[in-house]
Amino acid sequence: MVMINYNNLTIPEATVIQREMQQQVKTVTFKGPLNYIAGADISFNKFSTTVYAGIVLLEFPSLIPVGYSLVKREVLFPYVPGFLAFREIPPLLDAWEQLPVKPDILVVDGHGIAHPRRMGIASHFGVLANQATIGSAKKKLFGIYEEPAPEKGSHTPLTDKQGQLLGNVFRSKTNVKPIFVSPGHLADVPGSLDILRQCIKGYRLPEPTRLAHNAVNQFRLGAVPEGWSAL
DNA sequence: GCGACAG
DNA sequence: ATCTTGTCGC
Repeated sequence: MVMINYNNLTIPEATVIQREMQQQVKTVTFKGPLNYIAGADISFNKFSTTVYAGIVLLEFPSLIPVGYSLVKREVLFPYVPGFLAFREIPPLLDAWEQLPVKPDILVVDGHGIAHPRRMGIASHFGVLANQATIGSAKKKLFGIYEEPAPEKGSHTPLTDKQGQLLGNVFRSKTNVKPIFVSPGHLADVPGSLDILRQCIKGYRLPEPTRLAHNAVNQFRLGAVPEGWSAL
């Protein structure tokens, strides 16, 4: 079991961990099969240390949800831009461990290598769980890009100041703000975009992320119980 | 010093 | 992230 405690870490210490882990990230073309995909997300009440983490498993390419894993935990590490992983990964790993079936690809709500040290939450999770992951974020954290055309499907590259490709800014829905897609671990930039575009079902957010968000939210509101549940 | 800043 | 009603546009 991957048991970790990121609580009393300082930012300098967390930075050292990111630099070491970055050496383990593998940005390679994902080789199928892709029969199951999953989405991970966190929900919490403002000013509370209690977080509700969840992972929803769905069949691919039908995107039909088949079950979800929900966990309630206490987290002390605060939200600091660039260090989201130290706050959300511990509970997410607990939800991950109680998943009866692991997906071929996990979509994490946040960035992958589109990060100051190329170590966003999706990459961090991928290395720890030795799992192929893709980062899907709603806002930019790091990088430069041109606004993609307003039509659904358009996309522009997200790069660093030196031109290194980090991901794509993807218009998942016409006339709606784009999402930021980047490889987490065991996936590459073009492949991540290709997989994610097959996860769009009429909404701005990809199904794995959208359903995970709905699940943790209902869990936080007491509508569904903790643990694993098949659908 | 100033602006940016995932969830 | 969460809170929260109406309002504007496709």
